[in-house]
Amino acid sequence: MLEIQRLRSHKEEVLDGLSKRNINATNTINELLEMDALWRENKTQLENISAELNQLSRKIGDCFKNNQAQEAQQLKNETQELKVQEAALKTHVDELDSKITTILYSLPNVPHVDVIQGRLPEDNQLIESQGELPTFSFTAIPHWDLAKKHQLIDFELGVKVTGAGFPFYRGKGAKLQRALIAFFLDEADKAGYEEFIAPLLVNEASGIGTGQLPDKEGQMYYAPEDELYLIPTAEVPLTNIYRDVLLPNEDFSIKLTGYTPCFRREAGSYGKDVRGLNRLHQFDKVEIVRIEHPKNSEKALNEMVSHVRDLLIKLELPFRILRLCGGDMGHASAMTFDFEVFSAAQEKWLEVSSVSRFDTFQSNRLKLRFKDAQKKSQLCHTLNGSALALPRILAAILENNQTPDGITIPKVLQAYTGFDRIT
RNA sequence: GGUGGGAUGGGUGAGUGGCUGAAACCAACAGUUUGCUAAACUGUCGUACGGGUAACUGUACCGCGAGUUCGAAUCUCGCUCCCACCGCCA
Repeated sequence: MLEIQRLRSHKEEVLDGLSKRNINATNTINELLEMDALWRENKTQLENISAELNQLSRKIGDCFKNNQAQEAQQLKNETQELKVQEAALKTHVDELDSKITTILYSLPNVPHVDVIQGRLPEDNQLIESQGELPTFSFTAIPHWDLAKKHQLIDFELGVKVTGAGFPFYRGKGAKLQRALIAFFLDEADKAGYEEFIAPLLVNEASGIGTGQLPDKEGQMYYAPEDELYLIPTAEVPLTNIYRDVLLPNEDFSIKLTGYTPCFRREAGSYGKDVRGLNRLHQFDKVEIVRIEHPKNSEKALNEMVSHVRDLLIKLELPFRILRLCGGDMGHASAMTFDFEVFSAAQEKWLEVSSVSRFDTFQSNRLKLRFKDAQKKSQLCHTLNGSALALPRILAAILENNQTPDGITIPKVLQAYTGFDRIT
Protein backbone atom coordinates (compact mmCIF):
# COMPACT_ATOMS: atom_id res chain seq x y z
CA MET A 1 0.00 0.00 0.00
CA LEU A 2 1.32 3.42 -0.94
CA GLU A 3 1.72 5.97 1.80
CA ILE A 4 -0.86 8.71 1.71
CA GLN A 5 1.83 11.22 2.77
CA ARG A 6 3.73 10.39 -0.40
CA LEU A 7 0.68 11.02 -2.53
CA ARG A 8 0.13 14.34 -0.80
CA SER A 9 3.66 15.57 -1.34
CA HIS A 10 4.88 13.78 -4.49
CA LYS A 11 1.80 13.31 -6.58
CA GLU A 12 3.45 13.98 -9.96
CA GLU A 13 6.27 11.59 -9.23
CA VAL A 14 3.81 8.85 -8.33
CA LEU A 15 1.77 9.47 -11.48
CA ASP A 16 4.89 9.35 -13.62
CA GLY A 17 5.93 6.11 -12.00
CA LEU A 18 2.56 4.48 -12.44
CA SER A 19 2.53 5.42 -16.10
CA LYS A 20 5.33 2.89 -16.54
CA ARG A 21 2.75 0.30 -15.65
CA ASN A 22 0.53 1.82 -18.33
CA ILE A 23 -1.78 3.12 -15.68
CA ASN A 24 -3.21 6.60 -15.74
CA ALA A 25 -4.13 7.20 -12.14
CA THR A 26 -4.63 10.95 -12.40
CA ASN A 27 -8.35 10.88 -11.73
CA THR A 28 -8.12 8.27 -9.01
CA ILE A 29 -5.42 10.12 -7.16
CA ASN A 30 -7.09 13.50 -7.50
CA GLU A 31 -10.26 12.02 -6.13
CA LEU A 32 -8.28 10.39 -3.37
CA LEU A 33 -6.59 13.63 -2.39
CA GLU A 34 -9.91 15.43 -2.33
CA MET A 35 -11.28 12.81 0.01
CA ASP A 36 -8.15 13.05 2.09
CA ALA A 37 -8.53 16.83 2.46
CA LEU A 38 -12.14 16.36 3.45
CA TRP A 39 -11.16 13.61 5.87
CA ARG A 40 -8.65 15.86 7.60
CA GLU A 41 -11.09 18.72 7.81
CA ASN A 42 -13.79 16.55 9.36
CA LYS A 43 -11.31 14.83 11.59
CA THR A 44 -10.17 18.14 13.03
CA GLN A 45 -13.78 19.15 13.66
CA LEU A 46 -14.47 15.82 15.30
CA GLU A 47 -11.48 16.16 17.57
CA ASN A 48 -12.49 19.66 18.58
CA ILE A 49 -15.91 18.44 19.60
CA SER A 50 -14.39 15.54 21.51
CA ALA A 51 -12.11 17.96 23.29
CA GLU A 52 -15.06 20.11 24.26
CA LEU A 53 -16.95 17.11 25.57
CA ASN A 54 -13.96 15.99 27.57
CA GLN A 55 -13.79 19.42 29.19
CA LEU A 56 -17.47 19.42 30.03
CA SER A 57 -17.20 15.98 31.57
CA ARG A 58 -14.40 17.15 33.79
CA LYS A 59 -16.44 20.13 34.91
CA ILE A 60 -19.42 17.90 35.66
CA GLY A 61 -17.21 15.74 37.81
CA ASP A 62 -16.01 18.79 39.72
CA CYS A 63 -19.58 20.00 40.23
CA PHE A 64 -20.60 16.70 41.77
CA LYS A 65 -17.68 16.87 44.15
CA ASN A 66 -18.70 20.36 45.22
CA ASN A 67 -22.34 19.35 45.65
CA GLN A 68 -23.49 21.57 42.80
CA ALA A 69 -26.06 19.19 41.39
CA GLN A 70 -27.95 21.95 39.64
CA GLU A 71 -24.96 23.15 37.68
CA ALA A 72 -24.04 19.59 36.85
CA GLN A 73 -27.46 18.94 35.39
CA GLN A 74 -27.20 22.06 33.28
CA LEU A 75 -23.84 21.02 31.88
CA LYS A 76 -25.18 17.54 31.15
CA ASN A 77 -27.85 19.09 28.98
CA GLU A 78 -25.18 20.95 27.07
CA THR A 79 -23.47 17.71 26.15
CA GLN A 80 -26.53 16.30 24.41
CA GLU A 81 -26.25 18.39 21.26
CA LEU A 82 -22.49 17.86 21.06
CA LYS A 83 -22.84 14.12 21.34
CA VAL A 84 -25.19 14.03 18.38
CA GLN A 85 -22.74 16.07 16.31
CA GLU A 86 -19.88 13.88 17.41
CA ALA A 87 -21.65 10.69 16.35
CA ALA A 88 -22.54 12.08 12.93
CA LEU A 89 -19.04 13.31 12.27
CA LYS A 90 -17.52 10.07 13.40
CA THR A 91 -19.66 8.10 10.96
CA HIS A 92 -18.62 10.42 8.18
CA VAL A 93 -14.94 10.28 9.04
CA ASP A 94 -15.03 6.47 9.25
CA GLU A 95 -16.70 6.24 5.87
CA LEU A 96 -14.09 8.47 4.26
CA ASP A 97 -11.38 6.51 5.96
CA SER A 98 -12.52 3.20 4.57
CA LYS A 99 -13.02 4.65 1.06
CA ILE A 100 -9.50 6.05 1.15
CA THR A 101 -8.07 2.76 2.31
CA THR A 102 -9.87 0.84 -0.41
CA ILE A 103 -8.40 3.10 -3.07
CA LEU A 104 -4.95 2.91 -1.53
CA TYR A 105 -5.11 -0.89 -1.57
CA SER A 106 -6.00 -0.84 -5.24
CA LEU A 107 -3.01 1.25 -6.32
CA PRO A 108 0.09 -0.74 -7.24
CA ASN A 109 3.59 0.16 -6.16
CA VAL A 110 5.48 2.91 -7.98
CA PRO A 111 8.22 1.37 -10.12
CA HIS A 112 11.79 2.31 -9.31
CA VAL A 113 13.32 4.98 -11.60
CA ASP A 114 15.45 2.37 -13.38
CA VAL A 115 12.41 0.33 -14.41
CA ILE A 116 11.34 0.96 -17.98
CA GLN A 117 7.84 1.42 -19.26
CA GLY A 118 6.45 -1.59 -21.06
CA ARG A 119 3.47 -3.76 -21.66
CA LEU A 120 4.53 -7.25 -22.63
CA PRO A 121 7.06 -9.87 -21.55
CA GLU A 122 8.99 -8.93 -24.71
CA ASP A 123 9.53 -5.47 -23.25
CA ASN A 124 11.54 -6.87 -20.34
CA GLN A 125 15.22 -5.94 -20.32
CA LEU A 126 17.75 -8.69 -20.76
CA ILE A 127 20.45 -8.11 -18.16
CA GLU A 128 22.59 -11.18 -18.54
CA SER A 129 22.79 -14.54 -20.29
CA GLN A 130 24.91 -17.33 -18.86
CA GLY A 131 25.85 -20.81 -20.03
CA GLU A 132 25.66 -22.67 -23.29
CA LEU A 133 22.35 -23.94 -24.60
CA PRO A 134 22.66 -27.72 -24.79
CA THR A 135 22.63 -29.49 -28.15
CA PHE A 136 21.86 -33.14 -28.70
CA SER A 137 22.69 -35.70 -31.36
CA PHE A 138 19.28 -37.23 -30.69
CA THR A 139 15.80 -35.91 -30.16
CA ALA A 140 15.58 -34.50 -26.65
CA ILE A 141 12.79 -35.93 -24.56
CA PRO A 142 10.59 -33.59 -22.49
CA HIS A 143 10.80 -34.00 -18.73
CA TRP A 144 7.34 -35.51 -18.33
CA ASP A 145 8.38 -38.41 -20.50
CA LEU A 146 11.77 -38.72 -18.81
CA ALA A 147 10.06 -38.68 -15.44
CA LYS A 148 7.80 -41.49 -16.51
CA LYS A 149 10.54 -43.51 -18.11
CA HIS A 150 12.73 -43.40 -15.02
CA GLN A 151 9.84 -43.50 -12.55
CA LEU A 152 10.78 -40.19 -10.96
CA ILE A 153 7.42 -38.48 -10.88
CA ASP A 154 3.95 -39.95 -11.06
CA PHE A 155 1.39 -37.45 -12.24
CA GLU A 156 -1.44 -39.97 -12.66
CA LEU A 157 -1.06 -41.17 -9.09
CA GLY A 158 -1.36 -37.57 -7.96
CA VAL A 159 -4.58 -37.22 -9.93
CA LYS A 160 -5.95 -40.33 -8.28
CA VAL A 161 -5.13 -39.27 -4.75
CA THR A 162 -5.70 -35.53 -5.03
CA GLY A 163 -6.11 -34.06 -8.49
CA ALA A 164 -4.17 -32.56 -11.37
CA GLY A 165 -1.18 -30.50 -10.33
CA PHE A 166 -0.37 -32.59 -7.24
CA PRO A 167 2.28 -35.04 -8.41
CA PHE A 168 4.03 -37.76 -6.46
CA TYR A 169 7.81 -37.75 -6.61
CA ARG A 170 9.23 -41.20 -6.11
CA GLY A 171 12.51 -43.06 -5.83
CA LYS A 172 15.39 -41.08 -7.25
CA GLY A 173 12.95 -38.35 -8.20
CA ALA A 174 12.09 -37.86 -4.54
CA LYS A 175 15.75 -38.01 -3.54
CA LEU A 176 16.66 -35.44 -6.15
CA GLN A 177 13.94 -33.19 -4.87
CA ARG A 178 15.23 -33.53 -1.31
CA ALA A 179 18.79 -32.92 -2.51
CA LEU A 180 17.79 -29.66 -4.18
CA ILE A 181 16.03 -28.43 -1.07
CA ALA A 182 19.03 -29.25 1.12
CA PHE A 183 21.42 -27.65 -1.36
CA PHE A 184 19.39 -24.44 -1.58
CA LEU A 185 19.05 -24.19 2.19
CA ASP A 186 22.75 -24.81 2.75
CA GLU A 187 23.64 -22.10 0.25
CA ALA A 188 21.26 -19.64 1.90
CA ASP A 189 22.74 -20.52 5.26
CA LYS A 190 26.25 -19.82 3.95
CA ALA A 191 25.02 -16.46 2.69
CA GLY A 192 23.86 -15.56 6.20
CA TYR A 193 20.13 -16.24 6.01
CA GLU A 194 18.54 -17.71 9.13
CA GLU A 195 16.53 -20.81 8.37
CA PHE A 196 12.93 -21.13 9.47
CA ILE A 197 10.45 -23.95 9.21
CA ALA A 198 7.23 -22.01 8.92
CA PRO A 199 3.54 -22.80 9.32
CA LEU A 200 1.91 -23.77 6.03
CA LEU A 201 -1.41 -22.28 7.04
CA VAL A 202 -1.80 -18.62 7.88
CA ASN A 203 -4.56 -16.43 9.22
CA GLU A 204 -6.32 -13.61 7.44
CA ALA A 205 -4.21 -10.86 9.02
CA SER A 206 -1.07 -12.42 7.55
CA GLY A 207 -2.65 -12.65 4.11
CA ILE A 208 -3.45 -8.95 4.30
CA GLY A 209 0.01 -8.12 5.60
CA THR A 210 1.78 -9.41 2.52
CA GLY A 211 -0.92 -8.35 0.09
CA GLN A 212 -2.55 -11.63 -0.97
CA LEU A 213 -5.74 -10.38 0.63
CA PRO A 214 -8.16 -8.80 0.09
CA ASP A 215 -7.81 -8.99 -3.72
CA LYS A 216 -6.26 -12.31 -4.57
CA GLU A 217 -8.02 -14.75 -2.30
CA GLY A 218 -8.98 -16.71 -5.41
CA GLN A 219 -5.36 -17.75 -5.74
CA MET A 220 -5.18 -19.34 -2.31
CA TYR A 221 -6.60 -22.54 -0.91
CA TYR A 222 -8.80 -21.83 2.07
CA ALA A 223 -9.93 -23.88 5.05
CA PRO A 224 -13.20 -22.21 6.03
CA GLU A 225 -13.76 -24.21 9.21
CA ASP A 226 -10.66 -22.66 10.73
CA GLU A 227 -10.48 -19.53 8.57
CA LEU A 228 -6.94 -20.35 7.50
CA TYR A 229 -5.24 -20.04 4.13
CA LEU A 230 -2.66 -22.40 2.67
CA ILE A 231 0.43 -20.40 1.89
CA PRO A 232 1.16 -19.64 -1.78
CA THR A 233 4.80 -18.95 -0.83
CA ALA A 234 6.99 -18.90 2.28
CA GLU A 235 7.11 -15.14 1.83
CA VAL A 236 3.79 -14.95 3.65
CA PRO A 237 4.71 -16.59 6.98
CA LEU A 238 8.30 -15.34 6.92
CA THR A 239 7.50 -11.69 6.25
CA ASN A 240 4.62 -11.73 8.70
CA ILE A 241 7.01 -12.60 11.50
CA TYR A 242 7.70 -8.88 11.35
CA ARG A 243 4.13 -7.65 11.12
CA ASP A 244 3.49 -4.91 13.73
CA VAL A 245 7.13 -4.75 14.69
CA LEU A 246 8.99 -1.56 15.58
CA LEU A 247 12.73 -2.19 15.45
CA PRO A 248 14.49 -0.20 18.19
CA ASN A 249 17.26 1.36 16.08
CA GLU A 250 18.65 1.76 12.56
CA ASP A 251 21.20 -0.94 12.97
CA PHE A 252 19.52 -3.95 11.45
CA SER A 253 19.66 -6.24 8.47
CA ILE A 254 17.33 -9.18 8.68
CA LYS A 255 17.85 -12.17 6.43
CA LEU A 256 15.45 -15.10 6.56
CA THR A 257 15.09 -18.24 4.54
CA GLY A 258 12.77 -21.18 4.57
CA TYR A 259 11.77 -24.19 2.59
CA THR A 260 8.04 -24.77 2.24
CA PRO A 261 5.63 -26.41 -0.10
CA CYS A 262 3.59 -23.73 -1.86
CA PHE A 263 -0.08 -24.06 -2.72
CA ARG A 264 -1.65 -22.18 -5.59
CA ARG A 265 -5.05 -22.63 -7.12
CA GLU A 266 -3.86 -21.21 -10.45
CA ALA A 267 -7.42 -20.64 -11.54
CA GLY A 268 -7.65 -20.07 -15.26
CA SER A 269 -4.44 -21.81 -16.31
CA TYR A 270 -4.60 -24.35 -19.08
CA GLY A 271 -2.88 -25.83 -22.10
CA LYS A 272 0.80 -26.53 -22.61
CA ASP A 273 1.79 -24.04 -19.94
CA VAL A 274 0.63 -26.49 -17.32
CA ARG A 275 2.13 -29.62 -18.83
CA GLY A 276 4.34 -31.72 -16.54
CA LEU A 277 6.12 -29.66 -13.92
CA ASN A 278 5.55 -26.32 -15.60
CA ARG A 279 2.71 -25.28 -13.36
CA LEU A 280 1.56 -27.12 -10.27
CA HIS A 281 -0.94 -26.57 -7.48
CA GLN A 282 1.61 -27.77 -4.95
CA PHE A 283 5.31 -27.23 -5.39
CA ASP A 284 8.43 -26.82 -3.31
CA LYS A 285 10.41 -23.66 -2.95
CA VAL A 286 13.17 -22.15 -0.87
CA GLU A 287 12.51 -18.49 -0.31
CA ILE A 288 14.82 -15.73 0.87
CA VAL A 289 13.42 -12.66 2.58
CA ARG A 290 15.13 -9.51 3.72
CA ILE A 291 14.14 -6.59 5.87
CA GLU A 292 16.43 -3.64 5.41
CA HIS A 293 17.04 -0.01 6.15
CA PRO A 294 15.90 2.00 3.10
CA LYS A 295 19.47 3.04 2.35
CA ASN A 296 20.50 -0.63 2.07
CA SER A 297 17.76 -2.08 -0.05
CA GLU A 298 19.54 -1.49 -3.33
CA LYS A 299 22.59 -3.35 -2.06
CA ALA A 300 20.40 -6.12 -0.66
CA LEU A 301 18.67 -6.57 -4.00
CA ASN A 302 22.00 -6.91 -5.76
CA GLU A 303 23.18 -9.45 -3.23
CA MET A 304 20.04 -11.49 -3.70
CA VAL A 305 20.36 -11.43 -7.46
CA SER A 306 23.92 -12.58 -7.24
CA HIS A 307 22.98 -15.30 -4.78
CA VAL A 308 20.42 -16.76 -7.16
CA ARG A 309 22.83 -16.35 -10.05
CA ASP A 310 25.43 -18.42 -8.19
CA LEU A 311 22.93 -21.18 -7.53
CA LEU A 312 22.20 -21.53 -11.22
CA ILE A 313 25.87 -21.46 -12.14
CA LYS A 314 26.57 -24.19 -9.59
CA LEU A 315 23.75 -26.26 -11.03
CA GLU A 316 25.31 -25.75 -14.49
CA LEU A 317 22.06 -24.59 -16.00
CA PRO A 318 21.95 -22.05 -18.82
CA PHE A 319 19.96 -19.06 -17.66
CA ARG A 320 19.17 -15.45 -18.31
CA ILE A 321 18.26 -12.57 -16.07
CA LEU A 322 15.57 -10.08 -17.02
CA ARG A 323 14.59 -6.85 -15.42
CA LEU A 324 10.85 -6.67 -15.74
CA CYS A 325 9.21 -3.74 -17.41
CA GLY A 326 6.55 -1.78 -15.54
CA GLY A 327 3.64 -3.61 -17.10
CA ASP A 328 4.95 -7.08 -16.24
CA MET A 329 5.72 -6.44 -12.57
CA GLY A 330 3.65 -7.65 -9.68
CA HIS A 331 1.32 -5.30 -7.83
CA ALA A 332 3.60 -4.81 -4.83
CA SER A 333 6.97 -4.68 -6.54
CA ALA A 334 9.14 -1.64 -7.17
CA MET A 335 11.67 -3.64 -9.17
CA THR A 336 11.80 -7.29 -10.15
CA PHE A 337 14.46 -9.49 -11.69
CA ASP A 338 13.23 -12.72 -13.22
CA PHE A 339 15.53 -15.68 -13.68
CA GLU A 340 14.77 -18.08 -16.50
CA VAL A 341 16.48 -21.38 -17.25
CA PHE A 342 16.50 -22.92 -20.67
CA SER A 343 14.63 -26.15 -20.94
CA ALA A 344 16.25 -28.12 -23.76
CA ALA A 345 13.44 -30.39 -24.87
CA GLN A 346 10.64 -27.86 -24.59
CA GLU A 347 13.02 -25.36 -26.16
CA LYS A 348 11.84 -22.52 -24.05
CA TRP A 349 12.82 -20.39 -21.10
CA LEU A 350 11.19 -21.26 -17.80
CA GLU A 351 10.87 -18.79 -14.98
CA VAL A 352 12.52 -20.23 -11.88
CA SER A 353 13.00 -17.23 -9.67
CA SER A 354 11.67 -13.77 -9.15
CA VAL A 355 13.65 -11.40 -6.96
CA SER A 356 11.94 -8.17 -5.96
CA ARG A 357 12.26 -5.12 -3.83
CA PHE A 358 9.06 -3.71 -2.42
CA ASP A 359 10.47 -0.66 -0.70
CA THR A 360 7.86 0.49 1.83
CA PHE A 361 4.87 -0.96 -0.01
CA GLN A 362 4.63 -4.10 2.11
CA SER A 363 5.94 -2.64 5.33
CA ASN A 364 3.25 0.03 5.24
CA ARG A 365 0.61 -2.66 5.40
CA LEU A 366 2.63 -4.74 7.81
CA LYS A 367 3.36 -1.75 10.06
CA LEU A 368 6.98 -2.80 10.05
CA ARG A 369 9.09 0.13 11.18
CA PHE A 370 12.33 1.15 12.81
CA LYS A 371 13.44 4.06 14.99
CA ASP A 372 15.82 6.36 13.19
CA ALA A 373 18.59 8.42 14.80
CA GLN A 374 16.07 11.18 15.55
CA LYS A 375 13.90 8.61 17.36
CA LYS A 376 11.25 8.93 14.69
CA SER A 377 9.71 5.77 13.34
CA GLN A 378 10.16 5.04 9.66
CA LEU A 379 8.99 2.21 7.45
CA CYS A 380 11.50 -0.54 6.66
CA HIS A 381 12.12 -1.89 3.20
CA THR A 382 11.27 -5.50 2.40
CA LEU A 383 12.63 -7.73 -0.36
CA ASN A 384 12.22 -11.33 -1.30
CA GLY A 385 13.13 -13.87 -3.90
CA SER A 386 12.91 -17.52 -4.76
CA ALA A 387 16.17 -19.33 -4.23
CA LEU A 388 14.85 -21.38 -5.81
CA ALA A 389 11.53 -22.88 -6.93
CA LEU A 390 12.03 -26.57 -7.58
CA PRO A 391 9.76 -27.95 -10.30
CA ARG A 392 11.14 -26.09 -13.27
CA ILE A 393 14.69 -26.51 -12.03
CA LEU A 394 14.01 -30.23 -11.90
CA ALA A 395 12.49 -30.09 -15.38
CA ALA A 396 15.55 -28.31 -16.74
CA ILE A 397 18.00 -30.68 -15.05
CA LEU A 398 16.19 -33.70 -16.47
CA GLU A 399 15.91 -32.29 -19.96
CA ASN A 400 19.31 -30.63 -20.24
CA ASN A 401 21.32 -33.42 -18.67
CA GLN A 402 19.78 -36.29 -20.57
CA THR A 403 22.00 -38.70 -22.47
CA PRO A 404 21.11 -41.81 -24.45
CA ASP A 405 21.81 -43.91 -21.36
CA GLY A 406 20.51 -41.83 -18.52
CA ILE A 407 20.43 -38.48 -16.78
CA THR A 408 23.52 -36.90 -15.25
CA ILE A 409 23.19 -35.30 -11.84
CA PRO A 410 24.95 -31.91 -11.51
CA LYS A 411 28.20 -32.31 -9.57
CA VAL A 412 27.16 -29.99 -6.80
CA LEU A 413 24.14 -32.16 -6.03
CA GLN A 414 25.87 -35.51 -6.04
CA ALA A 415 26.93 -35.29 -2.40
CA TYR A 416 23.28 -34.72 -1.57
CA THR A 417 21.73 -37.37 -3.79
CA GLY A 418 24.28 -40.09 -3.24
CA PHE A 419 24.13 -41.00 -6.93
CA ASP A 420 25.54 -39.33 -10.04
CA ARG A 421 23.26 -40.75 -12.68
CA ILE A 422 19.69 -41.79 -13.18
CA THR A 423 19.47 -44.78 -15.46
C1' G B 1 -13.31 -32.26 23.14
C1' G B 2 -14.06 -30.94 28.87
C1' U B 3 -13.06 -27.62 33.11
C1' G B 4 -10.92 -23.42 35.22
C1' G B 5 -7.91 -18.91 34.90
C1' G B 6 -6.18 -14.79 32.22
C1' A B 7 -5.16 -10.61 28.41
C1' U B 8 -2.63 -3.23 31.09
C1' G B 9 3.35 0.43 28.22
C1' G B 10 10.12 -3.35 26.17
C1' G B 11 9.42 -6.84 30.85
C1' U B 12 7.20 -7.80 35.89
C1' G B 13 2.91 -5.77 37.72
C1' A B 14 -0.70 -1.94 40.51
C1' G B 15 -5.15 -0.03 39.30
C1' U B 16 -13.53 -1.57 40.24
C1' G B 17 -16.41 4.97 37.31
C1' G B 18 -13.69 11.40 37.06
C1' C B 19 -7.39 13.48 40.52
C1' U B 20 -5.07 7.31 35.31
C1' G B 21 -1.98 7.74 29.18
C1' A B 22 -1.89 4.94 33.29
C1' A B 23 1.73 3.75 40.17
C1' A B 24 5.99 0.97 41.48
C1' C B 25 10.03 -1.99 40.10
C1' C B 26 13.24 -3.87 36.17
C1' A B 27 15.34 -3.02 31.42
C1' A B 28 16.91 0.88 27.98
C1' C B 29 18.92 5.79 26.92
C1' A B 30 21.43 10.55 28.46
C1' G B 31 24.21 13.02 32.18
C1' U B 32 26.97 13.72 37.08
C1' U B 33 30.38 11.59 40.20
C1' U B 34 33.60 7.91 42.04
C1' G B 35 36.72 4.92 39.59
C1' C B 36 39.45 -0.78 37.04
C1' U B 37 35.51 -5.66 33.66
C1' A B 38 31.16 -1.96 38.21
C1' A B 39 28.24 1.00 41.62
C1' A B 40 25.58 5.39 43.28
C1' C B 41 22.75 9.61 42.06
C1' U B 42 19.81 12.74 38.56
C1' G B 43 16.98 13.06 34.29
C1' U B 44 14.52 10.90 29.87
C1' C B 45 11.75 6.92 28.49
C1' G B 46 4.42 4.02 24.50
C1' U B 47 2.13 4.25 19.57
C1' A B 48 -0.81 6.38 15.70
C1' C B 49 -3.19 10.38 13.43
C1' G B 50 -4.44 15.75 12.99
C1' G B 51 -2.70 21.06 13.68
C1' G B 52 2.05 23.95 14.13
C1' U B 53 8.68 26.08 11.04
C1' A B 54 9.23 24.73 16.06
C1' A B 55 8.70 24.55 21.44
C1' C B 56 4.21 22.42 21.67
C1' U B 57 -0.80 20.97 21.27
C1' G B 58 -5.58 18.13 20.25
C1' U B 59 -7.67 13.29 19.61
C1' A B 60 -7.62 7.98 19.89
C1' C B 61 -5.67 3.52 21.94
C1' C B 62 -5.16 -0.72 28.70
C1' G B 63 -6.68 -8.16 23.50
C1' C B 64 -10.89 -6.93 19.50
C1' G B 65 -15.99 -5.08 18.67
C1' A B 66 -20.47 -3.06 20.52
C1' G B 67 -23.31 -1.00 24.72
C1' U B 68 -24.49 1.78 29.55
C1' U B 69 -22.87 6.89 31.35
C1' C B 70 -22.00 13.85 31.24
C1' G B 71 -17.52 10.69 31.99
C1' A B 72 -15.01 3.66 31.16
C1' A B 73 -8.58 0.30 31.83
C1' U B 74 -12.55 -0.05 35.56
C1' C B 75 -19.70 -1.79 34.57
C1' U B 76 -22.70 -4.99 30.62
C1' C B 77 -22.83 -8.10 26.16
C1' G B 78 -20.41 -10.57 21.98
C1' C B 79 -15.80 -12.25 19.89
C1' U B 80 -10.61 -13.57 19.60
C1' C B 81 -6.33 -15.24 21.63
C1' C B 82 -3.31 -17.21 25.61
C1' C B 83 -2.25 -20.28 29.94
C1' A B 84 -3.20 -24.52 33.35
C1' C B 85 -5.31 -29.24 34.31
C1' C B 86 -8.09 -33.57 32.30
C1' G B 87 -9.18 -36.57 27.84
C1' C B 88 -7.27 -38.07 23.00
C1' C B 89 -2.96 -38.35 20.06
C1' A B 90 1.96 -37.94 15.70
